[in-house]
Amino acid sequence: MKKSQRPTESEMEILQILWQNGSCTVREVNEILSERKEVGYTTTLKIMQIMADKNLVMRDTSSRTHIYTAAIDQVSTQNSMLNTFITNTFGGSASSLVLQALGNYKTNDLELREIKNLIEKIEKAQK
Amino acid sequence: MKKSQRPTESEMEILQILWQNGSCTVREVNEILSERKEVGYTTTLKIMQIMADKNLVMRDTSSRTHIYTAAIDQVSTQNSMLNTFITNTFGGSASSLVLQALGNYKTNDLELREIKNLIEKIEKAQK
DNA sequence: TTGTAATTACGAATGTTTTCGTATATCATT
DNA sequence: AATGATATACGAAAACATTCGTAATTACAA
Repeated sequence: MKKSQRPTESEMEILQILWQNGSCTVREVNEILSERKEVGYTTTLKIMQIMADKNLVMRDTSSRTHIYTAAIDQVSTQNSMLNTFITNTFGGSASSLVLQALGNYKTNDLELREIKNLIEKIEKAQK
Repeated sequence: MKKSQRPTESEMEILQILWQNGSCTVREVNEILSERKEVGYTTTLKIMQIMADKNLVMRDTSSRTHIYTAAIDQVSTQNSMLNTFITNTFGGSASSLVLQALGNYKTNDLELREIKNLIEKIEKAQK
C-alpha cells in the first residue's frame, strides 16, 4: 500500500473508464479497453491490482468477482495532468493549447456556448 | 536509425527548447534544462543522441561541437500528443479540456481575443 | 609540447511500466 | 463428484526510459 502517485498512461485509461461507468469489474474494464486496443485479461487485472496498491482505486473484495471504483477525483486528477502536459508539450502556454484543441475538434453549439460564457466571466473578472 | 516514434517526456522537454531557440548545442540545451531541474551533462547528451537516432532531431556533426535542430514539426507534434492526451485523460472530450484549461490559467486579453475570434469562425463555418 | 578543459561515444546500471504465463481457488452445470 | 469456465494472485520476463561513469578525441592555452 503505497502513497498516491501520478497515474501512468495505462492507469489513466482505466481511470477514465471507471469515471465514466462508475464501479466495474476487471472483465468489464477489459472489454471496454479491448474495443480500442489489443489487451490481455491478466494484463488489465495486473494493472488494476497495482492501482489498488497505489490507492488510485478502491475495491470491494467481498465476493469472488472484485468490484473496482476510482479512488481519486476526476477533476483534480485531470487538472494536475493538464498542468504537466501544458508545461511539457505546449511550453507552458495554456492559450496555444486551447487554440489547437478548438481548431482540431468538432465542438458543438452547446459546448461553444459554455466556452463563450466562461470567457465572458473571465473578461468581467479582469475589469 | 529508427523510424520516428512518439517522443518521451524528457524528449519533449528538449524539443520544446529546440523549438523555442532554434538550433542548439548539447551544452546550451543542458543549461536551459538545468534552470528547471537537476540534470547531468552526459544525460542530456545521451537523450539527444537517442533523439537523433529516432529522427526526432537532426544534427550537424561537421565541427567538433554538434549542432542539433528539431526534425519534427512543432504544431503537428503537439497535435498528436494532444490527441492522445484528450483520449486518455479527458475521455475524448476536447471541450472539457478547454474549459478546464481556461478556468485554471490566467489568460490575458490578447489571448482571449484570439480564442473568441476562433470561436466565431467555427460558428460561422457551422451554419 | 604538455596539460587542461570540453566534447562525443558507448555501455552498463537503474528504474519504471507493461505484458503474460501459471498456479490456485471458486462457481456452475451435469 | 467431475468437468469446464472464470476469478485472483503472483512472479518473472520484456520493453522502455533515464542516469551516469569512463574512455577516446579534439581544441586550446601556457
